Amino acid sequence: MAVTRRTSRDIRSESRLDVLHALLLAGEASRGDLVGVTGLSNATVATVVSDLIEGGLVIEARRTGGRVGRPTTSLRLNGNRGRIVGVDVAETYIRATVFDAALDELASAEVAADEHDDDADYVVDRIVSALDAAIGQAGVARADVLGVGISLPGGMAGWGGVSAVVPDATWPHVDRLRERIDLPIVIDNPLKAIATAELWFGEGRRHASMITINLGTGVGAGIVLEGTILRGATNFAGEWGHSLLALDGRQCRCGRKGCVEAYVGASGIQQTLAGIAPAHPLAAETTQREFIGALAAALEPPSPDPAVSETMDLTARYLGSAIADLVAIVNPEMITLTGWTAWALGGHLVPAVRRRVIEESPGDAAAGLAIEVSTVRGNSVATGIATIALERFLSDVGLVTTRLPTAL
Amino acid sequence: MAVTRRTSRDIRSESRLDVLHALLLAGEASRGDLVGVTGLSNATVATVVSDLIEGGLVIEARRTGGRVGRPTTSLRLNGNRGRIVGVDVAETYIRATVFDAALDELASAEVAADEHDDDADYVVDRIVSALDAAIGQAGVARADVLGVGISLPGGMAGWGGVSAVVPDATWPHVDRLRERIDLPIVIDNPLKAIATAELWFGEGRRHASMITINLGTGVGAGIVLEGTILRGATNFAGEWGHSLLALDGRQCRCGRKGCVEAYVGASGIQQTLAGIAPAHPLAAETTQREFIGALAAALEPPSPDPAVSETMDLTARYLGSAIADLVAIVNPEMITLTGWTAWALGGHLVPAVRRRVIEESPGDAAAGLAIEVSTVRGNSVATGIATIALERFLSDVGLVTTRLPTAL
DNA sequence: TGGATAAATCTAACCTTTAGAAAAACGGTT
DNA sequence: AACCGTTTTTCTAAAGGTTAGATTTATCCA
Repeated sequence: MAVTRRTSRDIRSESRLDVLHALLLAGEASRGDLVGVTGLSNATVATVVSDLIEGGLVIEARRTGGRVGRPTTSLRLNGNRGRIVGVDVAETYIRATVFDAALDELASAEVAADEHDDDADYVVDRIVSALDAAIGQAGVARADVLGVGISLPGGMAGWGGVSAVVPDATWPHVDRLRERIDLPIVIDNPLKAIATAELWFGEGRRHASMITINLGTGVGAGIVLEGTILRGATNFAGEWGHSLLALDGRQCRCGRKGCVEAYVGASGIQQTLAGIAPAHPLAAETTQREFIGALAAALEPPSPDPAVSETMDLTARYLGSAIADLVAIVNPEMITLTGWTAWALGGHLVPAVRRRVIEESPGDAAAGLAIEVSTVRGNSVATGIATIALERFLSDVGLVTTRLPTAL
Repeated sequence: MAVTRRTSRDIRSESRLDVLHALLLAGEASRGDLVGVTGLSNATVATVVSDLIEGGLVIEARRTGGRVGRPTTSLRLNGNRGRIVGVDVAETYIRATVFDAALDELASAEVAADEHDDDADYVVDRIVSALDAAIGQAGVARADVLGVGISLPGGMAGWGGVSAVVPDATWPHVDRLRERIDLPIVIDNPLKAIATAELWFGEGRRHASMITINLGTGVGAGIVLEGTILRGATNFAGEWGHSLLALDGRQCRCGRKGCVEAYVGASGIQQTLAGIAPAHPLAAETTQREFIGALAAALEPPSPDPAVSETMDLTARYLGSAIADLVAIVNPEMITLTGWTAWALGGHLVPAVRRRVIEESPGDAAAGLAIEVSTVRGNSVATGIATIALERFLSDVGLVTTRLPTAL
């Protein structure tokens, strides 16, 4: 596939996204504020805003009379334009979250999922019931739902061996899902979701390049370059969890040996602990999220568990080395950590990881690199996949013309 | 650093580059041909071409009277517009190559360099003498030289520990180099050079994403995404040679342990051979390029050396696994191999590497992936760095306005 | 009622692109 | 020698985009 040509229409499309994004971040802003934030001229902002008002996405909120002079009319996103739902299908749970059109969270519902049940019918059922529960809880009419984003942990294993996120090789059950849900659907994978979340709510647009790392059952990286998500040829970009940390190392659930995930994924961390203290009670914990939560608790003063501390040190080394590889290859300006492992253990891990990355990265590649726990609010997978659904809606309405290469 | 805004001028700039590139590839083409190749309208092509003719870069070559109708005026790059020199500073040699403005090679000169002498004065001297020799041999007046591109293997070690390619942290001796040469100079690193070469003479523009891998003393990857070179925050992107293949593995010259380079760099391959057959005569060869050449010779039928064959198998496994990591993270459409190791051994390595990559890449990431020896003519580092110098010249003349983020 | 002032809008200029009409250049035919 | 058909190249008009700067609008205050 060759590179696509850019036309002046794309510029307008980007201007619209810029304005929307600025409004989303600011909550409320005048046209003049938007000029300052976006760097666009006041004329452009005016026309873009009137497009958005016409599309019902933006409303004039109120007039703030200053001391003197014409009062400011502040603008904000029109949350009542409709509802967006994001569904985070994880290995251990399925959670559906309802947002308004300003991407403020309204309600959410979670159903447990059997980690070992790959049956498509089962998964489709669970997705539908989580979705229905969330919509019901939010008290939203189905007709108000502008779009549903579903994040499927594609790429690896299961699901009949067929990835759900490859644009060409469709997951064979998408049609059934679409039929059952009967709303506009977008499917993508969690890495693209967290990258999108970072682009709208986090560090994505403040840096020319950034990577957000997802730490949970699985491990992966959302790569954002020049404000664009790196998807790669088959939407597999960022599957860093299945890059090598150690040749012929630990067995990974993907079949390969020595993957990053086998060391810093939740069960990898447990394996590390078991290596240090085989008889440690936490080494036998069967629920991954319980295990990670217990680790965090065991580190609290006044008496941090020494085996757990050692586990954290080793995990930080593994993670630091693996991140250094990412730095060597992509050399980003900033890295954020997200996912439930990061939320629970991030504070303990970040300083050691940072040291290790600087030590291990080639030359000065990590010189100005910032590494932080992500500031994206809430569950960044759900937020991100909902944002992708919103982008898709904007595109359907014609407010955005840039091709959005989402999967399905 | 935030993302920069695109204006309509950038579009014109890109159109000019597109036309130039099409002309470079075709050698000779009419305006109509260019319309077909670039996808631009005939009006745009006409204005762009007249800009380029005015700038002296393109000339109307001749009129080819067809059977009937207005005869075609074919256009081509004006080689006589001036000369460009590319200097490939490698660990073991320094080679300067003179090109005309159509990037056809005119002459080149090589001087040996001591692999272990890092002294800046020494290196500057060698660069200057290679440059002078090449210019002399080509019989070119200094005033005709539009620019000199110098590729320095920055990033790693040596050179007083300061990287030459970090835009901000200047190599302390650049000023001296500039003073001695007294011509417009651009400095960049070889990975960016081979990526540029691939963009102008190879597969770069035919694919939305591609990676070109440099195999020589050092090892690295030039990453091309959407027709743009990935540079990263500090121009270190692509230093994949110093990403991990094996945690705590072989000692690498960069100080880290287990880098890819320590396994598939020239001396890494030698180490692999020594591991298989410690007493093998080639294991004692002291010149890297001789060693690689001898390996290729030893594989020729009718009696391929079994120890060398085994070395190749193992090297292909290492290289395949390392490339699979790149595929997991970037997921490119195509990968090319370049550098003298690839030219000598590529034919033997590629099939096994390809198998290994498909086996080791996550999911279907490598499904449609092509892996080939690069088709870029000649030394792609010299060609690429010269092309960067030409781009810089175009920018100075005002024909290209897109910021070209070269180092110095 | 009439300033002073700040925000929002309008205007004109300039940039790009494309589609399609018009012009140019030539061989062959009358 | 004049004309015609054909093909390539150039020109023209329309549509979109952007910006800087002038103009209008809306309010408070004297």
